[in-house]
Amino acid sequence: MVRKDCPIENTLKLINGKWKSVIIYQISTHGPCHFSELQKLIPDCSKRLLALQLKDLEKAGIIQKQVYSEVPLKTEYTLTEVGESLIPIIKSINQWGEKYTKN
Amino acid sequence: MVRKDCPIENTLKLINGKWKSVIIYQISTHGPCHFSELQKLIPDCSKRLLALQLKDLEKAGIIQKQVYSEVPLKTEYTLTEVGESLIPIIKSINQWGEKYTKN
DNA sequence: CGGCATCCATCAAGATACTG
DNA sequence: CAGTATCTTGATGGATGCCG
Repeated sequence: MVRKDCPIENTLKLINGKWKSVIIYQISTHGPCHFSELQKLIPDCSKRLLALQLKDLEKAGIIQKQVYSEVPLKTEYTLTEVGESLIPIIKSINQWGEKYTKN
Repeated sequence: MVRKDCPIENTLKLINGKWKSVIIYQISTHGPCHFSELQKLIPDCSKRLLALQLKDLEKAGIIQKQVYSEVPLKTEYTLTEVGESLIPIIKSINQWGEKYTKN
């Protein structure tokens, strides 16, 4: 649908998509996270959606997934370098939101 | 659906929504814009959608609309102060996109 | 524990036509 | 010129259940 180069939209497509930005934010402040940790940190995001968003983020090269084939299963999500480079932006968005949006 | 305070999501809801960020970006670089100018600047955004997004942005207090009741009709969209405060963020998002997304 | 599959409701967005 | 109205469809997200 989008034909033209549009860096803004390209970027926003990556970090939007409901909760993606929050996931990045949480991993960046909280450190590497397990799936269940993210569930606790973002309780309003359903399990299904969380999994979908994580997959998208992984495909986009923003986060990395390490699977430890233990029992019980354990995974760990970390930011890639690309993901890290997004942190300043995510933080400034967060700050702007704190200042200009009241909830 | 979103219960918890979430400044990031609040902010992204404002600037995302397909083309909103681009509209802000265009007005910020191009200066005050008429409806038809925005159409030319963002040809992939349909007329209908453009109108909707402009209305949302106006409601959010990010842009202002001046209507000149001449014939033919003329309107002009400008950024509010709140809108201006978003520019640094929009620009950094744009720069990030230029660097990290290839289209 | 960390998901995926399925079904379903909702919604966002395109196409087209019409108006002050 | 600057929109609005209507209709339709594809994508999004919730709920639930299953599986390694």
